[in-house]
Amino acid sequence: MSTKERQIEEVVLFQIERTNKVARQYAQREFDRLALGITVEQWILLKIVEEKAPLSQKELAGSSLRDPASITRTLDLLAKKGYVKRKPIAGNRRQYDVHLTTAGKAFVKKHLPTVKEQRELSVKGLSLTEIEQLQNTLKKIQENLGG
Amino acid sequence: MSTKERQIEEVVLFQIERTNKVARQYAQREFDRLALGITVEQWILLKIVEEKAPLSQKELAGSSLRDPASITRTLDLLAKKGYVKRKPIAGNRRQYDVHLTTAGKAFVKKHLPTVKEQRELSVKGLSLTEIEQLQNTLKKIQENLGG
DNA sequence: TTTCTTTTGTTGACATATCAACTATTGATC
DNA sequence: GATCAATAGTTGATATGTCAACAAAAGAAA
Repeated sequence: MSTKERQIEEVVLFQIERTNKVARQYAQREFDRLALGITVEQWILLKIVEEKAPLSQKELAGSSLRDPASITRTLDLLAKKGYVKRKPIAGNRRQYDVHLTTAGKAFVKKHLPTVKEQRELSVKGLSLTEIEQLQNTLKKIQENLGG
Repeated sequence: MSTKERQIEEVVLFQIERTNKVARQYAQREFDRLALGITVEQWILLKIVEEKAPLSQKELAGSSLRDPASITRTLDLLAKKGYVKRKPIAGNRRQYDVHLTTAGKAFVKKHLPTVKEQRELSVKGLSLTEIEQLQNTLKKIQENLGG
């Protein structure tokens, strides 16, 4: 079977990137409109910490597929805003337990509905089957690429 | 219908972002291993220019969903590598016709097979129906979010 | 225990994403 | 034609993504 020349718009990975961009841009505009004062990337970290705290920065990097350097810097910003804290671990001075502050928990609780609305809007008009199929296909692609 | 609490891993947009990251990281590792000397983002711009040249930077920003500022800087890098040129337009001193140089065309031609292999690997084991379904679903999500 | 290796996190450097401010030019209105 | 508004591109500032170099600490090996 020959490999057809394909316009870049028809390439699956390009469409995935495009969808990701559209979604992030939409979400950030909503965040800005509602004056949340954080970026989408920061929100995702907050949400992961909320779900899995306490966890180390290494675990946070793994969960979010980010570089440890990104985690360090984003946590610095979130700490400056008062939403997260690095707690020293007794008997281990090499890593920290990252967790939400009271203000951080309140912030997530307050704005989770907004984020949920965005999620629901993104899959509006899609059947449950379609959504499950999408998740399955995405996971297969990730596995193909060693993710 | 109530809105269930969902772990972030189960959120469609999170999986799309994750797939995008896995794909970019895989592609960049391959580029580095083969010493292409460019980033994945630069490759995508090159490919768009190859397909649509001559085009303005504004059009390039639209096609790639990037900010004009990103286009300026990435084009500067690609121009320094000798792969693209900004050609003044007769009778219009406000915009440029962006196009590939001879070296740029040769570069794309030389490395396109590598990129195609990556694309094929990414959809390995997926049926044609599955791929089409994925494209359709992604486009619906983009439309839902105004993209 | 002392030395060597690995792990965790930070920092520096560069590319990219984004917004805002700015310049130059073009188009529109008077 | 002169003035004003819109457009194309650039630059600055800040956040993020990534790699490499690094420091401190923990674990392994001698």
